[in-house]
Amino acid sequence: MEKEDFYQRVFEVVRMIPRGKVTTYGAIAKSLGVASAARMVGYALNASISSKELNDLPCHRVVNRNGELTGKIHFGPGTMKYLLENEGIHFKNQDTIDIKNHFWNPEL
DNA sequence: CGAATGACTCACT
DNA sequence: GAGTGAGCCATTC
Repeated sequence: MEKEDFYQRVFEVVRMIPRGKVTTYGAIAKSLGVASAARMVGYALNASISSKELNDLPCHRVVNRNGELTGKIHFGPGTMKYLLENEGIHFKNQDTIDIKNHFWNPEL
């Protein structure tokens, strides 16, 4: 697979996410130049899990626009929440974080 | 190449 | 404000 150009872009942005901060799929997609490709961002992260080489990817810091841990389904139940809490992320609900308080803009 | 799928988002009800 | 439907782009079959 050498056409992972889109994926690599996503990985690169996700890696830039500072510890204790989170971002949204739409924000990442926008920084890639394709604001409407929010679904592709999640798709790329899903592919990253398949590639154990990318285990450095803090995909647990990526949530949907609502702050819900939609990705925990593929990441692993409980794992995503644990990692985020370990970084000081405050959870509003079991699967929802305070996105407004921890949001990080990848375009910066 | 056409059709289906998905870790999303927006608009409408 | 919550629930439902359609749109969106790239990858896979």
